[in-house]
Amino acid sequence: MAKQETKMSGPSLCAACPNNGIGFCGAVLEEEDTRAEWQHHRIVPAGKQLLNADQASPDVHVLCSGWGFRFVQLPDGSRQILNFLLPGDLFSASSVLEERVHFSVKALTAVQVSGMRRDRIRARLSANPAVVAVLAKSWAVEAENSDNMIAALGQCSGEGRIAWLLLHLMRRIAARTVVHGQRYPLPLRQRHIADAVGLTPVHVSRVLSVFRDRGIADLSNGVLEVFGSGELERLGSLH
Amino acid sequence: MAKQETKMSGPSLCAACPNNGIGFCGAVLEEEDTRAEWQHHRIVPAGKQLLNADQASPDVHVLCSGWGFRFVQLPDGSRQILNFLLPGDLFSASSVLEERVHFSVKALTAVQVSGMRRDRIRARLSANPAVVAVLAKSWAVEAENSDNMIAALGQCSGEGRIAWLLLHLMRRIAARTVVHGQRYPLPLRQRHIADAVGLTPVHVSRVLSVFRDRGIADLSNGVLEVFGSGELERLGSLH
DNA sequence: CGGCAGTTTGATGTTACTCAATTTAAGTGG
DNA sequence: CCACTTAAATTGAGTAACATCAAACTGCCG
Repeated sequence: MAKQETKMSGPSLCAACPNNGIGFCGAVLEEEDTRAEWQHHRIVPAGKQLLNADQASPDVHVLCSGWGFRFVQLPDGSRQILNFLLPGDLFSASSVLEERVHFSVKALTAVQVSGMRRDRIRARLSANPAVVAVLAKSWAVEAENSDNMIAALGQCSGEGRIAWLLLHLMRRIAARTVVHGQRYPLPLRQRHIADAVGLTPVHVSRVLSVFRDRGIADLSNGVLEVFGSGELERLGSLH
Repeated sequence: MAKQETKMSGPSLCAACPNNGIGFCGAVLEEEDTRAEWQHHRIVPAGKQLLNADQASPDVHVLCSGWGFRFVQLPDGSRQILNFLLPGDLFSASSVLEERVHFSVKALTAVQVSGMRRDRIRARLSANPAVVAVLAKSWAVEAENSDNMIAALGQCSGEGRIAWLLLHLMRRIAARTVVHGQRYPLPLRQRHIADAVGLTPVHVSRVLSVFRDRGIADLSNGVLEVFGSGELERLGSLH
């Protein structure tokens, strides 16, 4: 498998974490920090739960490498995936200010997670306006993404929802890594797509087959290849 | 029509706005303010657009009385209602830090809207930690509400989604006003429910008929009467 | 009284779910 | 290297949920 090319390669602020030049992690850390005191890294295998709903945690988490997802479990056992986490993502911006959250987080691939103590980050918030700006930005992006997901789930057909999800992930991947030949690494099972867009895995399989047959896109073996991004946008655009 | 009883009746900080003791408006204002300089009120009739998507505004808006809703318009003309706004609600917490938002806002009833200059609020943010706390709180609540809506749209049937919406609105109303005999003022047309939960108005009508026939709840003439809140919770609970 | 927006009801079509069987892919241990 | 196992994906057939279209019916207002 080809080595990932990361798009941004500023000075690595943290030896253990190749991605903290982007997103929140990089903004909070400062050169003079002896970080070991209040920041720690974990490497976690695929499939493991990283955070449990309704449990207080003193840490704010950032995904440094690999993929994860944020979800809620419903009483009937079904699961709604709220969003996917890519390298550089905060689990949730609200976790900076609230120690208890209503969702759980799971590792999709093997991941590297950074945990930073909430009180230290909040101290930084008042001291450093740049940190506030970064937090505000990721907050605004999260809110807009949530609203888009609501619109996709509420107004789009199955094809539309899946097209929207693929486009959304494509854009996020493209913002982080260099993409060659419209091929995007997408380590999702059809079950994850199903739980994200509110369809059954069986139906997801059928829709993806249609996309393949029509020559729009092919998702298999963890790679999404897009042939007609125009067609995909026609199906899954919200604006 | 009976006069609304408001639950919280602290000192009114703003003569024009009966509700700014609750929510954001009250927290930002301070006694010594000569508010007229940077805060203004509008009274707007039902149905009017209060904010247009993608247009910059120097103001942060709070709904002081009446109902409104936040929505996006899709290219095919369909509309997704993202949430309903009740007295005391910020249009959106993110509008405090971003001058351009991706959604529109409309008045559902006649409303009273307060607009406060963003720069003044941001000045308050750095000066007064209590304001930060209030903002953080409404931010966290908004994020949780969005996640709940995603879960409802993704995992629930039509009956479940409508039950969830009714319960959600009941709780929000009960937090603001005293409720007598399980009767909640709900100035929504079935079209609004449809656009919020992603069903057609026709289907909403059928589901509400079912709720009536089963003796669960009756929504008509702008009033929701709940007979079996247990049954409603069984249908529409997410946790 | 007529007009209009909202709601209700019926008939029919489409989308997506369920259940079940089959195929594919990826291990794992002999 | 090959049987055996297991998770994932695919395919088909039948069904349930929801949309669409169209026609009444309601309340309200001028």
